Amino acid sequence: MSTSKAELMDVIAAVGGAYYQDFAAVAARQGLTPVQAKVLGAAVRAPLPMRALAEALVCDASNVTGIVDRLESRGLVRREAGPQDRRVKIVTATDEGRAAILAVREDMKSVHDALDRLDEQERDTLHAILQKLLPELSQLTA
Amino acid sequence: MSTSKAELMDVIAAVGGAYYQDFAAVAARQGLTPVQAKVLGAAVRAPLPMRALAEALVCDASNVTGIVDRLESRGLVRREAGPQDRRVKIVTATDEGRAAILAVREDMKSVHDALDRLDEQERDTLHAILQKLLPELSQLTA
DNA sequence: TATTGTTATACTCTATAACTATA
DNA sequence: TATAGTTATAGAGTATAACAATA
Repeated sequence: MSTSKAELMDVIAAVGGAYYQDFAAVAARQGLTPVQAKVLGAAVRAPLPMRALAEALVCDASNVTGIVDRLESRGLVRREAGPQDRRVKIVTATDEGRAAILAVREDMKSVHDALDRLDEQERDTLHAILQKLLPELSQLTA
Repeated sequence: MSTSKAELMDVIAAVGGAYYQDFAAVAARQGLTPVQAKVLGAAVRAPLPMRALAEALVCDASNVTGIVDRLESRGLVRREAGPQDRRVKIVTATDEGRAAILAVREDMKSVHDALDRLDEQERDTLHAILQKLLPELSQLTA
């Protein structure tokens, strides 16, 4: 076959885009935007400072204020004082926030089931190749 | 190894996200947002109606008006009358628009070079697997 | 002085609803 | 009646610049 690099990148972009659409649809079912779901998911995995959220979102720190404001006004996260540095605010998920993310994860299983189209060997191969590719793609804008 | 589906999806999402960041950075060098670069790229491939652009962007048709307005005010696209149906407006790239997209494509080559980390067989394998996966992922929100 | 988070501002993208002009 | 595109509106995400509190 001999796939051109541009062709292959197009397919990577298409798969990435399709995944994002699916994720956005699942998040919307909980009344969350994709960015809100991403932040809430991160906070559920581990409480973390505003600054760290900005890095996770690859956006300016000033934006995080509004995003967390909206989550907090819905009672999905709390801002807690940093234990050592009093400038830092730690974003922590509430029980309600945790429940919302659990629902998102549950719904994402139907998206994950798209992988059933691949056999186990294909999944392992895909995983290995993508992990090899990821650092190269990530460092370009880093 | 035996990769879990969730693990594999995380890597797919990470690669998709990294690609998007790279694309956004390249588009920004031409003063374009990612959405603008996508619309302009589509118009350069072939002139097409507003309605078709809305489908390509997976957004409401009303949004396309503003996006095309901004491209048109910069002289990158033109709205032309539809040949048969007078309701339709065909978005066509200008020479300047074409030049901007050529610059984007040129810059994207450095992103494509991330694929040099893979040998030819890996690229063919990756392409084949992703193409098998794409329809499954796409139909969920379709 | 440097860093964390916030505010103020402006722009883009987004959906919804109501409108027009065509078909 | 239905469709293509627009307008009006409101909300969310984004960057920049200036600021307060803390380090």
